[in-house]
Amino acid sequence: MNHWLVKSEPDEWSWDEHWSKKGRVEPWTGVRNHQAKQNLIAMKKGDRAFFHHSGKTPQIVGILEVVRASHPDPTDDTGKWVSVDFKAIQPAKHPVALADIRQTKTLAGMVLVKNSRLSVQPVTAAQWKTICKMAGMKP
DNA sequence: GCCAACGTTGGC
DNA sequence: GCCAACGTTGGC
Repeated sequence: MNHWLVKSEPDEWSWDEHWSKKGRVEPWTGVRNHQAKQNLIAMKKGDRAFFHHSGKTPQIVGILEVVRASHPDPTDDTGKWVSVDFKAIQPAKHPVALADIRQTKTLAGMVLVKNSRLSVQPVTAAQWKTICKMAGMKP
């Protein structure tokens, strides 16, 4: 199983919205960056991803699971971009602030730290474990 | 509000 | 194909 991290502005799409949806399953739409698209395509059913809120209070707020692999993004007229369906499976007991991630030595190599603009990115198994611990979540 | 990093556009 | 100018994202 591979691990990932996806970002959203809570004003656009928040963890609470996703969590409160019936079945907690929603498509992840609106990705318009080639590198991010490649990462979406690489996701397999059963893979898990951190949900990160960008903006005013940047922090990791929960875990999503891929329930449907990449397919055409319903919000894209050109047919070039893709979406995956995520199920929200676990909220963070303690959201992990980006500032704390930056201060954690073993997480300094995260894409989140090095390339803050990439909205869909891979996470290593070690990083996954560390952040789950910080958030009070089961890995 | 500012700035860094990155992506895109368009002139040459 | 290169590069400057500009736009966008996202952290601080």
